[in-house]
Amino acid sequence: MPGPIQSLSRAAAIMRLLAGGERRLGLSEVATALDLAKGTAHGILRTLQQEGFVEQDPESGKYQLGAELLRLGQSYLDVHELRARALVWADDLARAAGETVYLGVLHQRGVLIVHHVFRPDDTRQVLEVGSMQPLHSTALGKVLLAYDPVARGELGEEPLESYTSRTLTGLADVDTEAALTRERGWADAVEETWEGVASIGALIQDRRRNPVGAVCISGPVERVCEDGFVRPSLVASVRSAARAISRDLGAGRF
Amino acid sequence: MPGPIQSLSRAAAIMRLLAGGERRLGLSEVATALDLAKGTAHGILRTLQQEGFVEQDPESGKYQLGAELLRLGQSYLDVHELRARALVWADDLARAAGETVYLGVLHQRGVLIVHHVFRPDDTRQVLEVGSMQPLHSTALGKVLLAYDPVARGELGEEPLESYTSRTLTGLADVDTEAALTRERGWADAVEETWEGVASIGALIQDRRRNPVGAVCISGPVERVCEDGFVRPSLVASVRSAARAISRDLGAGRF
DNA sequence: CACTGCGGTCGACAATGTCGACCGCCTGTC
DNA sequence: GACAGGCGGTCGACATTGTCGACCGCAGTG
Repeated sequence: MPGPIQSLSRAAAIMRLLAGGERRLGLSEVATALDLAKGTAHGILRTLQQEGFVEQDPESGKYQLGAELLRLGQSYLDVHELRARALVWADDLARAAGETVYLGVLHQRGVLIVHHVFRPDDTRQVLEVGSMQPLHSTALGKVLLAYDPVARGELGEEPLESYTSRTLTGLADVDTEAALTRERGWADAVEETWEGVASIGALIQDRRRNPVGAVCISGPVERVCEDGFVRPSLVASVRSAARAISRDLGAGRF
Repeated sequence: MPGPIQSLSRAAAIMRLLAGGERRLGLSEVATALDLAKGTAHGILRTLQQEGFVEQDPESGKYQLGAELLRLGQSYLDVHELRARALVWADDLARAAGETVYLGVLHQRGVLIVHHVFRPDDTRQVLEVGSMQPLHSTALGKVLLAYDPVARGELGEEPLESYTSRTLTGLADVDTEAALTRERGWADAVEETWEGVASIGALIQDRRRNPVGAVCISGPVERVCEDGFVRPSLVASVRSAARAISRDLGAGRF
């Protein structure tokens, strides 16, 4: 494969940098962070700004991400086949389980949330579509680790981050967990990322049985678990929703 | 201003093209649509794919937008100051008015929705954050046209699209409407974009009184209007919410 | 009032992206 | 089943194009 286009890779790096840092960044900060000449960074930023991918605060002259990204991100969701097929099933699952439902796909080193159904009739909740969750400490992530060889590869070398006292941080532990997941066909994560939160997830596959994503329900431990284990009835609901979506994607016809 | 970076502009054009067309596009389609050599288009697409901005269907080889855009779009929302400040007020407005609330900013030739509060306790609704609305036939758009000189400039030359029999398509009509909006301090749009839907909007300004966006409520004509006019009580609610958000942004302190 | 930092510009240079011919593959067709 | 036509993808020569670092004007600061 021939080399990537330098200016494009740099532009992408700049946008990721702007996405990462909480606050707006100045031209010099960007240039030094990515080890670019100021002139070069400026040229790229100017173009990105013209295209709407980056905005400049007229007061401070600092840069932040632009509105065009939001619009394009929305277009991504519109075309997303998995999401489109799963909309109805996710809704049903949320109603049946009475808990929040997430739909996620593997992206880079984590799970990208592409759909989110709020827990029925409850308090204010923030939409998490577009945010990322860790692979090794969430139900969605564990499912993808178990079935998607790419996901396992992404974990790679570095030590896993610990979020609570129950987070599994050893690679061996994660592999054991993946084996268990494959064996029983679903994964759970009880207070491994957020205290008090438990989730149950299952795999979604396409017509050629490739893993394409995962569904999960997520809620307070007290409701999701019983006697220290996740409630079997909820597991059944999640698995049947996952099967339904997979079937809808064409996994059933052959 | 020195010239923009060619490869970046082209990459942006490709992404917009992919966002526009409903279905996935092949390499040759992209190349001919933008009048590029196939090799050139391929180089850009390859880089975009590597960075996650574009994905390729392994079966057909065709291209579509990638997940990274969703993630970056979310980051845009996270940093967005107007949106952050408006969250609570929008919620209150939705509850008080009993209708859907939108928060929009000017983007290109339209209004980009950056926040959306569902109508309280009602049927299934789809989140419209990230989608665009026309300038000349929505309450949000009219507000921006009235107060933002850039918005008026964007309308420019071409004839305005008509969506219903009540859409104002003449530039003169739009200017009259803008003058009216400035005079009374709010805008409405009754069945001008969607049959049966009416909306009421007001301006949000920053600490230096620059227009930065608009809020509106939107709902069925039967509930929003009374005797052929929008209900004064709803107008009052929207205007007070807009003032509250503006104050929160610092417009009040001087 | 120098000084230091900022965002932004400029012009020379060569690295870099671009182009169009070419390749192998698949699909449909006669 | 041979052929044609389309596809996505590659390659290497060429010069266009992006890059670099010195420079500019301005704001804030001691």
